[in-house]
Amino acid sequence: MSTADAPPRRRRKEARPQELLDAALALFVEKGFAATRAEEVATRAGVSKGTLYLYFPSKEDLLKAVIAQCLSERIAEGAAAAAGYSGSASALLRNVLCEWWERIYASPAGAVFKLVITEVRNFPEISEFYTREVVEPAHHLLGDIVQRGIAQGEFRPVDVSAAVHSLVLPLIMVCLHKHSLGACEAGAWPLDGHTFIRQHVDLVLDGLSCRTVPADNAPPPPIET
Amino acid sequence: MSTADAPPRRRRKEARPQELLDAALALFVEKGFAATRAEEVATRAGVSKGTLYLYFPSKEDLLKAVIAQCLSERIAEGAAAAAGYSGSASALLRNVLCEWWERIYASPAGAVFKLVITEVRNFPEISEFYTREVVEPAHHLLGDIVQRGIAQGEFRPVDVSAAVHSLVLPLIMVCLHKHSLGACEAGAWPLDGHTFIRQHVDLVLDGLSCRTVPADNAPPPPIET
Amino acid sequence: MSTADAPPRRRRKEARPQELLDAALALFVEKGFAATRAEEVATRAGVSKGTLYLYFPSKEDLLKAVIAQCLSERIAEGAAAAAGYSGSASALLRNVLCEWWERIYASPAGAVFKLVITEVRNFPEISEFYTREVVEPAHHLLGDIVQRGIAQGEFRPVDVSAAVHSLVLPLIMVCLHKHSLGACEAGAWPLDGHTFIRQHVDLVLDGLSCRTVPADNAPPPPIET
Amino acid sequence: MSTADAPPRRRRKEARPQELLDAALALFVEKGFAATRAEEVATRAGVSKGTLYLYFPSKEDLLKAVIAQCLSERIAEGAAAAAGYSGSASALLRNVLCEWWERIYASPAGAVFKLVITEVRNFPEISEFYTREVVEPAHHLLGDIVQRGIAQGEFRPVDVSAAVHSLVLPLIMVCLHKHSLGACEAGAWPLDGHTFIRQHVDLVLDGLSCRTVPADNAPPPPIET
DNA sequence: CATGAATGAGACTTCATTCAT
DNA sequence: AATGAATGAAGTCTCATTCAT
Repeated sequence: MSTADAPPRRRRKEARPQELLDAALALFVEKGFAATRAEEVATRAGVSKGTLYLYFPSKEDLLKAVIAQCLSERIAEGAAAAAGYSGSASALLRNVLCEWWERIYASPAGAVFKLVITEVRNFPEISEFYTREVVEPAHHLLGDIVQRGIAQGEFRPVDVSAAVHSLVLPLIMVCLHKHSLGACEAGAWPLDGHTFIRQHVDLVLDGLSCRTVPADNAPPPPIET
Repeated sequence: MSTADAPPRRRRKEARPQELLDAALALFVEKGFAATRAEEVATRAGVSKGTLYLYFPSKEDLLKAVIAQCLSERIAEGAAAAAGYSGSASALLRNVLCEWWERIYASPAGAVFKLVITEVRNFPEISEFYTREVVEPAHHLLGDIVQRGIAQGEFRPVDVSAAVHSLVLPLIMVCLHKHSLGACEAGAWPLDGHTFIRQHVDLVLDGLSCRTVPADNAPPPPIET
Repeated sequence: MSTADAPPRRRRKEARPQELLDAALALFVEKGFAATRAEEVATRAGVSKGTLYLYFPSKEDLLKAVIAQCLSERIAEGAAAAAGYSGSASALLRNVLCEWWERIYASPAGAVFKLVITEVRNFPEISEFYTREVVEPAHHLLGDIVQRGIAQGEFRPVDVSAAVHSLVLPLIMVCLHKHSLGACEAGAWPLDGHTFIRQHVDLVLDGLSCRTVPADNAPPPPIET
Repeated sequence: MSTADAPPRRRRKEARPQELLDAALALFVEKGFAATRAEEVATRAGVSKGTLYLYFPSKEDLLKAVIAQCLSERIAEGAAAAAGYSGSASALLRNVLCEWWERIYASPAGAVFKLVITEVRNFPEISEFYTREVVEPAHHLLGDIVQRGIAQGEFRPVDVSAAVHSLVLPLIMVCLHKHSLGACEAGAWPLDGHTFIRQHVDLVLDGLSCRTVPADNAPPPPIET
């Protein structure tokens, strides 16, 4: 019937905004905001130009909605994820970072980093929102774990903030790579995110850990999980 | 100097292309290629719209010239710099990375990273060029040092490529930050590049190093999921 | 009344076309035909966009219907009104003009003048219709009275057509004012229609009247410059 | 040479704004602001769409410029004209009104009345400007003459403001007619402005004048409802 | 009958590029 | 060589009209 190949008009209404946001995210990340035509977004979402404007008052509002929505989802997840683990600071960081990364990297949300980096200077509202909702919460979450690790003698007394950056920046960089150079056949130069991230986290955690010890009475490293 | 308020005509003529490239780099990085108007570039370079087209056949060519020129300079520098150091692998890496970073970060060239990330997908030629001229040379240079460190027993036998990434990606990320979030007052959240980079390199080098742990009772590093 | 908050369905159905015409008249006069959106008309009439098209095949047809309907009503009234009076030509004119004006000015029909003036050149059918149904009948009606006044020695032998215009144009102008400048707070500059019209008609009738008096000492008409 | 049929680019630059304003006035008056496409204006002025935007930032600004410029010219003229006459109040009014009217009616400026009436409600700034710069000065100018006529016993003691309106409104109405119904072949129904205006002014001045009527046989003016 | 989601032609506006001066 | 007026293709957004529900 009519619902087979031409889905019922009314039914789709609720799904439209999300479909448009998905299409917009993909295109904005691929081509940049300015270089993406509103009609392309509409077409990719399977609707006409006019329909886009039924749901978003302007292309710029669409951009903001894309970012806000993506980040909101991630924020909700992030909080939930962090609560689920326990154990040594090392294990905790490994778990939180790797799992968080796997989720982000695989999902379209990993693309938002590129979008933010690309568009903040044109739309400064993004900056405030992103810093408040993403950067700071994440930084505090990880910073606290590192801090605890230091306090418990598990980590060396390093600069907490720097350590967090050392851990996290490459994860973001890999996401950026996936959506920029990594997306180009020519010259895309292999960087397997999954294995790299694990190695990276291990490497940095190694650098953080108090490995140096009197040979004889090496305290048994707290084994977790 | 004589260039103060009324720069000599002759002098300027030769400098024009460079002035245009500088202006273009700054604006492309700030607003993105698509969102920058050719006339803005001309104005910022102190010439008129028409003059821009005397030197570059199109806006797109200007973009390619900007990237090519910036990278070429860096490449020349990079090779030179690397040759100048000796010592342990650690010391070498520390020197090469920190010095390279200081130079890049301070100079407008640090901006090219953002430009490349932002525009590769629209202009795939960039990808090939950048990979061939920047990524690979740099990766090999650093990879070789790490490799040597491992061979000499200075570093643990880690995945060389991953180690290089762990070392380098944050440096690039800090450059990106400078030209995106870091350039926004609101929400710009402090990240002092200079001190961070040093701490980061130290931390990773620490992770890489064979810190003497009694061979016999070295606890196998617990690696869990 | 029963129509207060939940008007009976059946009742409304028949009233729809009229409600739409009223809404359309008000909006077309306020903003102009081209600047009024079909949906606004529908909304003001309390129905949805689709419903408008159930009653009128297009926006343009709606315009024509608005004008036709308004004028038809006025024509019917006009003829009736004129028949009701007798007396001197002066008295007749005063009565017809003032009463006609009061009715028109107060009613939404006064707005049609603006609509006609605004839209004739885009929709020439209006011109023919308006001239035939409004201008000519009215002109003849008034012209006949003036003519009679002259024949009876009540008025001086003036140009009949010009006299009619002198009488009538300000009345129309006051209607136009009400719906243009008069509707703007800022700059609306007071012009009380009711008292002005009376004074105006009196003044012109005075000019028309044979006040001329003792033939012998007729004051020489002031010749100018 | 090149100047023959293709006028020198640079030369035209100064004339462009005026050419565009003229084209815009004509079209806005003919079709209304909303129904006129920016490109039509450009084409009529002999330039391309883009050029219009070189001189006016938006269609709306063009409208305001059209009105402002037309009125400014008229204001300058008006003041000059009024100063040039002397004689009886009648003669003065006749001269000022007829001459003013001839000038306005013939020139494209007569069209502004239609424009103002048509567009004030969409662009209220017009209202303020028009009232302040045109309505009030003109009204005071004429009002003063009438007032003087009354003071000198030349006119009957009528309501000054009403008298001014009686004199002036038909002049404006004739201008409106010229650009609305009068411009339509079908149904345009003849109204010769030039002769009408003279007759009208004479008629009203007659109504204003103190025609000496012997007190005893003054016919009681029939004033009924 | 009524609704309002969807459409797409068309209007405004921008801007890369050209070219007469 | 340099300028900047002019162009017109292309992009954003609106809105009259349709039609499935």
